[in-house]
Amino acid sequence: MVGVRAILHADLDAFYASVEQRDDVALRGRPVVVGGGVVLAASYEARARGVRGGMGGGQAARLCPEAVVVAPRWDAYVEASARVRAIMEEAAPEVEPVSIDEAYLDVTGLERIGRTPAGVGAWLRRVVRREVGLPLTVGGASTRMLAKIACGAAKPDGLRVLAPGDELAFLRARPVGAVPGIGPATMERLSAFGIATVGDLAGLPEETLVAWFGAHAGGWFHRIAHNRDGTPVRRGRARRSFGAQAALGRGPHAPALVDARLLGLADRVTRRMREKGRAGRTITLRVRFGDYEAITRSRTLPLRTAESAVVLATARELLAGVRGEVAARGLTLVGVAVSGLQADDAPLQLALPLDEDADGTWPDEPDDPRAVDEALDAVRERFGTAALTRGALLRAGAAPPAWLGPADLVEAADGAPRSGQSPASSPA
DNA sequence: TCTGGGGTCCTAGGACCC
DNA sequence: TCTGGGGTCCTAGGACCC
Repeated sequence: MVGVRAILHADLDAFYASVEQRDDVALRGRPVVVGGGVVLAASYEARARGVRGGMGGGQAARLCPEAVVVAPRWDAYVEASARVRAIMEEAAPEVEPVSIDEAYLDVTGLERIGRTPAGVGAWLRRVVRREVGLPLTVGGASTRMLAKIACGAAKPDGLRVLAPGDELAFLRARPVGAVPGIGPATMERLSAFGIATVGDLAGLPEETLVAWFGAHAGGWFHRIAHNRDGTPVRRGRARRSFGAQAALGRGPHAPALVDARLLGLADRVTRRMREKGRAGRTITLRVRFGDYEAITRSRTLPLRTAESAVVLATARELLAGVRGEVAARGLTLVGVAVSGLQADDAPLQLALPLDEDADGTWPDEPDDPRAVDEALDAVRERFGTAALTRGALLRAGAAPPAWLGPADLVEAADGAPRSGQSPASSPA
């Protein structure tokens, strides 16, 4: 059976709530809700009453008035997650964490040393329960996708490892919504063609699926229907973006207060980036209006940055671009994200050439050519940048004057990393 | 369901270059 | 000068996940 893999998906049940119940005997057996304004996690006792993650606190209270609401203790969750991960590392050579409470394990070939997938799964559950005191559900199959579906079917506190001969029957009996990656919108599209289960999908030829849903989606539907998911389990995937956002309530919000939130977000994002030694080129502003419709505006800088002032200045500009919309429709959320992360040794943009106080004029061309250097220094000072690029100036709406030759500007090729030329990002 | 915060990936059009 | 094709980058939005 060359090529057949064995994948486990392990998921801590109601993770935050389980940690709270573990640490406070009085909470055991009772409905527990973690988080105040919004439900971050609900214990299974609370779920039985209809409480769900992401739900507003008020609604949760109506559904389950006797629930105990506790504030999240992030340190405890991070510590528990790290201990569980260490146990997983003992169980399998390849472990891919996907979130604080979830991971994939590749246990292919371990049967040669007497460890079956089901045996590893049972061992994991037993040791996590004994050493960390938390319930863990494990699903197993020959693909990631099916391992995750099996895990979902085994919850809570269960183990379900599919035998190879049972996989297709199990898969095809599931509703399409059970497939990770198929959400409400995709379910709706499939439903319009009379497709409700994975079995319905499997009954259609690939050409039909491609004709209906396009090459990418159609091909993917066909592959999952036949349990062909070759996505490998790999450790240490590099992060692609850093972001932070803040809900504002219905408002109205004074511009100065919005600006203060923006500043706080830029600070938070860039501090996390600097801690990780990362920097990025694309700044994205996210705005949600009073009617809860959300838009994004983004700008790509010539050089990477992890500086709060640069991110803030860019976000302010982007926000100014939608000022009219915000004034008319109100504002309920602002967010800032930085993507376009590059290798750590690429040059950094130290500060953006945006100066709100600048009057938009350049120094006159110096009569004495020797004074050009001085003028350039003045320009650098005005724009507050060490890496003065033509692109940066143009983007800032500050076309360089004719007397400033290309040689006076740092060409983008010197600094701005072009994708495809820079080495792939190393794992964060 | 009167609505948090953190992410990933995909699509599509336009600009620009060769 | 006109026409064409292909590739990359940027921007905006959407879907999905925990």
